[in-house]
Amino acid sequence: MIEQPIHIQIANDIKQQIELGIYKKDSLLPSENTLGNQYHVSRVTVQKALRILNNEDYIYSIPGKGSFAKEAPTDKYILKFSELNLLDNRQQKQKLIGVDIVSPTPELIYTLHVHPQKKVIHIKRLITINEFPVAYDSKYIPYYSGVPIVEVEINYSAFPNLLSNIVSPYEIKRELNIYGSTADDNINEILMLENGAPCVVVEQMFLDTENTPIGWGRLYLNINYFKVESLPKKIMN
Amino acid sequence: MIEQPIHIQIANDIKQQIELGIYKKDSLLPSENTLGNQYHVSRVTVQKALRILNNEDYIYSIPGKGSFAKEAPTDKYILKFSELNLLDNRQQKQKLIGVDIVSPTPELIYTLHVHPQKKVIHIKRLITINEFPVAYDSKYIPYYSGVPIVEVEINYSAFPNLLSNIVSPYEIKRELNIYGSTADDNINEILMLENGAPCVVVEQMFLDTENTPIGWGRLYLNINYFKVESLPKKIMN
DNA sequence: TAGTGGTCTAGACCACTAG
DNA sequence: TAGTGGTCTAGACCACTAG
Repeated sequence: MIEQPIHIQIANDIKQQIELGIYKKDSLLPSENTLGNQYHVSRVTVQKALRILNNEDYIYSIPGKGSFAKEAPTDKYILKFSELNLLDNRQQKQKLIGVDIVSPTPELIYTLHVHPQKKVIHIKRLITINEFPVAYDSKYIPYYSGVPIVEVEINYSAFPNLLSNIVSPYEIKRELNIYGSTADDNINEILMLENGAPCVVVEQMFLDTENTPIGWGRLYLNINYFKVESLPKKIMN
Repeated sequence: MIEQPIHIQIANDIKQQIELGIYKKDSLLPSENTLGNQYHVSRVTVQKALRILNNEDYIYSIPGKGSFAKEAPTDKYILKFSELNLLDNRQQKQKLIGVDIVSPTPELIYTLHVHPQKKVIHIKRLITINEFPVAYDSKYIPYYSGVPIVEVEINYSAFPNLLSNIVSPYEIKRELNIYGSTADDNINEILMLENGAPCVVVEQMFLDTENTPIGWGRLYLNINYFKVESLPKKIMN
């Protein structure tokens, strides 16, 4: 067993104390200077330890006040989802069904926060594996003049890549919402499912750094082709 | 707009260069000292920027060699899953159906990596919302003598908490696997579903720090009660 | 005003890499 | 042997908190 760096040891020590309830939720931890004296290390080393705890959601810090314990984090997983690679299957293809400029429905006015008089781009795509339809993808982008939406791009790009025409891709925030539901009859028809058959819906929201919605939509997935896996949790240090 | 700290600016600058393909996959970045000279900052500040990029999966570093670009990460989401709170519903309850000491099936021998002659603890639970069965949970723990499994605990604890009798909870690694499937007839009966009806399966694997499996199992979920949401991505800095 | 976390510097020692 | 990333220190200035 290799000796861990001191800042990792300190982080683990405090982690354990939070797990054991020695530091309760929202209780004040000793200051960085105090911890430095306790562990006989410099303040920078303490900060490294606290940064790990911060990244892993064990504590939060408020400048001028101090660092506070959170509830020990559990049950969190990192998972990868891309509509262009639902099953890590090379046979997966996407076909553009249509691109329309439409008036927003009340749901779109609410979710995309668009003015009722403005327009919205609607992109409909069918996703197939071995020519069999497995998912129907319906995405919306607020229609700002100057957004270059090229059909070729829509055909071959993942939705987030289209949005990178609007904002830099590393500034896009994504939110995911997956749930079981029954799709509309016409979607069921496209997916060759019986009416009223259950499917899995993947709702995706894309926001810029100022939390302005820049894209939203749903992917309706044949439940037999639904599969997501968690990625190994990174050790942040 | 508040001016960002220098190390964040440097991180964003390098991020952008990776996004734009200026640094390609596995290509060597300038050394920390070189970057420090380029940006006119100390090496520690460069390291802070690179640590962010490391945590966010933009780069990897090899001591003695240097730091290298990865492919720009996309499509990653953090989500929370707990069998004790499938729908954030206070009416959710769990009921212990049974605890058995069983011989491992070939699947269990493989996944839990247990010796075929050893025994395995099998915990079966039913999860209800408003008295309606929504999920059937089947979990396995290798049977080591000295593992205190108390029925009361099983009744009220999440599975990971039971495992914390074996290893410290913050040392448990978790893996998640969610997919659509059809359950066995007897599970469908318990969940009051028609035979052959689709359900969502949540497969969970629990490992200790040395990657030894310490628990595994499946949760079969009525598709109408399936819902997971991503958490806002933390900014690691 | 004393204390807090956030940021940054200059300097040091280390194990490791690759010629 | 020169260069790399990993770790750690002592010291500094800052905006903010809360009495």
